[in-house]
Amino acid sequence: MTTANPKLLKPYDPKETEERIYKLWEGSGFFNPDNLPDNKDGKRKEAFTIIMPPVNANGSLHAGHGLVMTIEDIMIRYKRMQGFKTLWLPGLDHAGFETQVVYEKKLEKEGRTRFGMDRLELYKEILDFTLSNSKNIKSQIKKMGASCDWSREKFTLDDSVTKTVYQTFKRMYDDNLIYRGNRIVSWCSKHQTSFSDLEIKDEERIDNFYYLKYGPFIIATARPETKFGDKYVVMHPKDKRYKEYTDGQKIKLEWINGPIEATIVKDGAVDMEFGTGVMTITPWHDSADFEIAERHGLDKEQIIDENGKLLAIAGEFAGEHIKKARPLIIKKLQEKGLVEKVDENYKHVVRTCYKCGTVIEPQIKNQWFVKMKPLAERALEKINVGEITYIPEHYKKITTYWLSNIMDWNISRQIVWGIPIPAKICIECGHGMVDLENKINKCEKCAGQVAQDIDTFDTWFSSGQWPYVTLGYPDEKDFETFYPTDVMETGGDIIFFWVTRMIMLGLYITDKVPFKTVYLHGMVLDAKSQKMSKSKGNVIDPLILTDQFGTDAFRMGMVVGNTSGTSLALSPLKIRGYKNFANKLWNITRYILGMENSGELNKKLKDEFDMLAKDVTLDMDNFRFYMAAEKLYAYTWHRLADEIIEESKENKNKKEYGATLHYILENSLKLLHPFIPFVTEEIWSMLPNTKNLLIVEQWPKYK
RNA sequence: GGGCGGUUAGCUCAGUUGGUUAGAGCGUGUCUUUGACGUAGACAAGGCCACAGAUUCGAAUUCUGUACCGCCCACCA
Repeated sequence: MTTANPKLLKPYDPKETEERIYKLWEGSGFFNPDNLPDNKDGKRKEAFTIIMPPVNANGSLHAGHGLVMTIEDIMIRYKRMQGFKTLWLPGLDHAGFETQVVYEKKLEKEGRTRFGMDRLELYKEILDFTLSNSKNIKSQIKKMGASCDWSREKFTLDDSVTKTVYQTFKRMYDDNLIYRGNRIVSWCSKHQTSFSDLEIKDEERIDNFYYLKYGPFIIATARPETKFGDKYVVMHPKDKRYKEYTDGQKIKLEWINGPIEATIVKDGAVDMEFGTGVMTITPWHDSADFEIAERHGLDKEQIIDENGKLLAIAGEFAGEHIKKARPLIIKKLQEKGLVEKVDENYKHVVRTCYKCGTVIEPQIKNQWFVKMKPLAERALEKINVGEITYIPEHYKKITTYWLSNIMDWNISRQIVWGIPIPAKICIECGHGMVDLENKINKCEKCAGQVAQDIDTFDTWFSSGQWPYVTLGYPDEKDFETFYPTDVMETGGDIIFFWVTRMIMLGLYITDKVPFKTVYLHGMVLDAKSQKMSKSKGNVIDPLILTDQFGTDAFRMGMVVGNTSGTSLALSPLKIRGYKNFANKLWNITRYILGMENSGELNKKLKDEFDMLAKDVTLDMDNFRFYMAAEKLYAYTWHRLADEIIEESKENKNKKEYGATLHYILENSLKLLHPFIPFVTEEIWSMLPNTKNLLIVEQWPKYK
């Protein structure tokens, strides 16, 4: 009997192993594609690239990140073993608005507020906060076993990043794809910033629906507080009920604060079936009304200020918050006999801020917008011809639908935390001019005085350029080798925010799709398939699980039973089961290393194993990681341990099994390595005659 | 209002192009201190595959409809 490593006499101890092994890998330099050893066929020529979705540096790693790190690391390790020049490029995200919200909550706890704070000082505080989080996050990513190239790490506020983002901004401006304009935007009065349409959450509510007398008409509204300035009454041109009224006709009527003159407008946007078929419009605070006003060249008046309070036009209600003003206004209207009836059961959709739930108040604002249609058309074309594969496939449909109905993208944010917009704004006429060199000092339109734009970019405008920015575009070195990247693996929830915008911007700047495959994972839920949330108290910290059961066990738990696109229920019991698996493998090793590696290979057992290897390889190539993992688990435990090893015991001449079991063990370790890298690497080091690290061993190939 | 997923064992989920008796893990029960491992082994119980139709020699798998759960999209004031 040969003597196995004495370590094997004790149960497998992930705590003792993982940090040491990770350092071994890091020290080897193999995370960096430039340092990878040649493979059997010579130099590594073909690249395989994954750009890691930059992790928000505003907290700590959550279960979703655990899933990202696991799946991407599996792909990378698999391809690395197959001889590809593999690059997994890690990054951190300043995450603009998201982080600012987190920081504002922190300020609130300290009894402070961002309003009134010096902008630079606030920026510096959040930067410090982010940088100190970054360290923490990075060590957590390493705990997950991520074999990413830290030498190429990027942060979304790195100079090289902002430089490229600025160049893109300028180029788009010159190409007429970016314009500054007074357009209606979604405004959150709590956070004091505008949003794009994606930061809005629709919420179904039941409210009162008021039928008001407006001269000879009855108009219906859920928002009487916006009605002060309504001086246009709109109806469908084909509505026979109102054929006596003509477009542009003036009528006099009594309104909230006295007599007014209203103008009749005929517009096809009015739904004859809805309400009375007549409505008044508030172009400053409603996007549909805004469109009608634009079509007919109507006046637009602001009624509500940026804090949600009524302006002077509201007369006696001026200065009142809209929430408080509504019942007061209705009371007054009732006293004046202008309320026809009230429907108390009106079900409708209210748009709210996705962070704080504050009702969004549309406002007309002078902001930077990206003209999306030309960008979307190009993306659609490429997606439709199949240049990008979606896994699961139905995300393709979702994407093309969104692209076909795309709206212009407001990229200005009135927050401090982000990349400053390199532009000058004319104080007099509001004209905006892109100014990368800080050279413009008077308005190119009216020669008026200009001021620096104090807004920042929507964080997705910069992260939307992530694949080519991180590869150093336009510098050719890495860009040539690694772009287009191979797989973009991320959560299905940011398919529009991020994935689709990367496609559009990537095509615009580089003429190529930024990635060939989009792999979208689902959400990680708690053991009962409930969404994790702090308020529910069911948040599972991945680091507690890795600490308790080992990273390998955690990774197996993230993969097995997890198909792309569908959500995953994470239960500590499941993870515990895979801790046992690591230990099982450990003990299998102990048994096998107790045997001489000699004798003939048993052809039947070898063929059986090779079939498995082939099968698993096929699963890996088709992104069926859950299946590969499960097959390996089942084979290792229930075939190899329960049957083959048991048979070898009964057989008095163990030698017959020696070579075969060594063969199976050695190759099983290779197949298992992408999933459970730590324990396999540790065992690998104990095998006789192993020189290389397992991380760069050749993946088994069979015909 | 439109669209997309899902519904399989007590729980969490697989089931790759339709093909014997529908699988796994966890949990449950009984037994086993065998010299790799008790973080184990052996055995077992447990499912009209949501429901109703259709196609087929054959359907958990394809089609149609229904119900329920979840998600996304939408400017009916």
